[in-house]
Amino acid sequence: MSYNHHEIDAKWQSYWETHKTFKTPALGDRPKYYILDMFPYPSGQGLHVGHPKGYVGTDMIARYKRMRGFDVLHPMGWDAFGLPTERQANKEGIHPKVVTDRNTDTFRKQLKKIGLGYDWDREIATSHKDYYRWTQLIFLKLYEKGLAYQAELPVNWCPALGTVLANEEVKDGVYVETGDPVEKRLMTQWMLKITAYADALLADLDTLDWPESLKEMQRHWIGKAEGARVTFQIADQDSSFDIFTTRPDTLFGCSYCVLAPEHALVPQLTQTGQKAAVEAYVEAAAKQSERERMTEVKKTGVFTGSYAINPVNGQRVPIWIADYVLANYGTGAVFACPAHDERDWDFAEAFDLPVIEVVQGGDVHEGAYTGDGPHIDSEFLNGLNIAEAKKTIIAWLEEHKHGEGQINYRLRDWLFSRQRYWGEPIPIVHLEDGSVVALSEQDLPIELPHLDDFNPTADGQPPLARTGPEWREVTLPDGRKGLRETNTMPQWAGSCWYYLRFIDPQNSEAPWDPTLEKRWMPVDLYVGGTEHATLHLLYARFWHKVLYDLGMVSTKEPFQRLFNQGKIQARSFRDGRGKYYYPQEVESRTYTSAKGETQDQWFVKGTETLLETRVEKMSKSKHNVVTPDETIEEYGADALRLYEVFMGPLEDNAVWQTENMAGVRRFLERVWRLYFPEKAVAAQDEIPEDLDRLLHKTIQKVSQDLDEIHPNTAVSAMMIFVNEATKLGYLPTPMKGVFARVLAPFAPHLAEEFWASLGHSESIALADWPAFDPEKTIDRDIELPVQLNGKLRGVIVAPVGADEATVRAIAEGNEAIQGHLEGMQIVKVIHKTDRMLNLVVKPA
RNA sequence: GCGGGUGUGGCGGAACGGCAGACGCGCCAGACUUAGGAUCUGGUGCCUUCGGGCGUGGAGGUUCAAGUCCUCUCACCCGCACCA
Repeated sequence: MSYNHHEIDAKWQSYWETHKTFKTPALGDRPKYYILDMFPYPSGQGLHVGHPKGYVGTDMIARYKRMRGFDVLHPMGWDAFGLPTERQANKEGIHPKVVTDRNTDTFRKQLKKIGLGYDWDREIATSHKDYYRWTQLIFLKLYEKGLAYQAELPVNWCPALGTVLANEEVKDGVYVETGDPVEKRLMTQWMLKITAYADALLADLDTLDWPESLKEMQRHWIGKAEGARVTFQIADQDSSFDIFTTRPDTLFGCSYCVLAPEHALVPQLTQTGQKAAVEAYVEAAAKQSERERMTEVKKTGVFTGSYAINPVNGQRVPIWIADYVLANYGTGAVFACPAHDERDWDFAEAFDLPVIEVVQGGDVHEGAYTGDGPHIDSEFLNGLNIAEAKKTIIAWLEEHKHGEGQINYRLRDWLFSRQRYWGEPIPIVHLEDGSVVALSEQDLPIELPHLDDFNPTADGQPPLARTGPEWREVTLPDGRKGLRETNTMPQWAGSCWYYLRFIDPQNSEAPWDPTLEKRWMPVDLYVGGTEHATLHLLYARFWHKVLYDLGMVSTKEPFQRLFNQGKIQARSFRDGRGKYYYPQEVESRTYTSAKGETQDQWFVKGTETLLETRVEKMSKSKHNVVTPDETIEEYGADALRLYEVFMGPLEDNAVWQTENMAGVRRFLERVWRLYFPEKAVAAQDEIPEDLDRLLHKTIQKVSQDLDEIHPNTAVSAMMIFVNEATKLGYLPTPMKGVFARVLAPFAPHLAEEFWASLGHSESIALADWPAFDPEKTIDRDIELPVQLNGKLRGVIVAPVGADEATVRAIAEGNEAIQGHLEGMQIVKVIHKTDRMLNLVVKPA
């Protein structure tokens, strides 16, 4: 390896640091470009090569935009509050703050070694009181607007973590991060009324330049359903219940009603004879975990003994309870039309309930028919299709006061409190009289008190209940006394607004200056993984909309354009007993089976131990982690950067193979030799026309690829150019400065070295992006494919822009083509200038 | 089941409806060399009777021309999943 990357990497990283090369002017005359990475959670594991894939991509674009004349805001910080840190601290017997500082130091060091051009003066951490005082302020604003409230409701309780979790954090009955099981518990918790913004969150998705798949995920999560609320009277009782349905047109097909087992009316509806069965069912449903409830395939339920009156025709229908009806969606009760709803059909079949067809088009004895068709046996709906019938029945329900049209959302309010220590204290006081008051802005920050033991208390109270009276007890200015809230905010709180703090990170008077907010918002490009689709990205949009309504921000949406970088995985090796091996412990050998078939197989080096190999997420336990530090040590930061993006499209997943870094390293070596040749080369000033043309094409291609976030093909274009220059034997002197600037966003350390060697004293990061001459991207002569009946028969050389007659004459003079034309007559000629010539022929 | 996406050499991947396989890895050959995991040059989809034929998961279709557009179908990945 001919160039010393250790020396060059260190030299320029220290130059950037001392010269503050990437410092962003708060206000300036140039157009702004705010490009943001999803900031990391600083775990104890440090970074592996998968983490910086997105960071490298944004760094290239940020450097490119800066050279193109933008003021670029490209900051980095830490999502520093959270449970994993608390657990790590517990394990090591040290304080979470110490762990957080140590972890962020590691992360920062690792990021700097990659040569990422962040404005480090803007670094923030959500766990600093200078930051979270503003998180608390936003909470107060939410509270004042009635968007934060306490409620007793069934919540997701995770015993392993000792805390409740939000809906969005639970999937298949387990916590998405750790896989620990979650159970339902009735608890009083802080909630944020995200449902008040359901419609805006849904509608404004259309204005965003986000991947369609991600928008779909949010749309589905919000889950807008248009239908009707219908009131059913209970027979022989002076009471009623409401149901929600999206198919009010099938009310004439109702054969029974179902309430969720948790429904408040269940005790009242249960008739003596059914009491034992109902109570047993309710109890069993309560005990069952979410997971068990979901994996159950057969429908279960119990008849209550009571009947409801169908408002459309006065018929008595039995009321059942069943766990296929969810307590926390709609009204927790449904009317069942087995003929036209699959779930109701399954239930009706299991309990032998009647199936009444009201929409024609299917065979309702075979299964539910959910398609469209004319209504029958439905009085005034007969003959109408679904859409018409819905409209008619809703008008009828409203006229007769039996219900009304209603829109329902799948989205639930956000459970916002956690029974943990390492999070933002909630600025609330519980008074002696049982009432709750919010503290005022002047009281902030409510500092997280130091605790040596930050486990929940023995009687199950949150860790902050361990604090002494000096923190816990509060006397308000008016003399009333109370105790501080001991729940803390979830990890998502800090990341809901960090992109705003980056705009004005040191402001001690306000969370941000409105002038600066107007200057920088919205984020022009936000890059991160898809795993936050219905978590961070939904929560942050919600907060932003509240801030917009409060007049604190000037845009309706925070992240105008979103890009999801793909994940990086790595091969893992495991023997028959499940033991994992490091890549350096294994080897690939050709293995010949008894049948004589050969195939490549992996073995433990020097042994006959056969290994199974899989592509998996990088993880210490699987022995397949590759760190940026080790690859930089061997190949240099620029090679790592190039390989991160050269593996494939930035949005695609990829499998890491350190061996393949040799290719990009070779490319860098070749570039190095063009700038610092081993042997003196004569005639370096002469510019061959072909190479000049190629240079202009390269600038064009690289510019376009960076605009479109295709760094992989940009690298490929630079390789083509360098290969040509290498063939020529030298890079003409006038081109050296130009190509160095093209290379600068990708391999900034080398580019700086080249730039300095050309006599420049300022960083290449601040140089202008080279312009290309469109004239020079056009070839003089081109190779034109000639087809006969659509089949390629030859390639001719023609002047650029040649007309059909010229091209045809050359083609007909071409020996290879002549052969094919023999005995044929040309019936049609298709000529696309500079693209191709197709002669349609038939036997003469 | 519903929604979204992906299928191209030995491998990662390129291709405004117009020369399929750019670029890179790997492999083969050669050059230079105090054999080195260095560098440079050339080659490398498959079959072939050396004319050519066949090739982008599969089957049809549109078109002078299809990896690209349309219909059907198979496989895999991701998200959601009793939301009435």
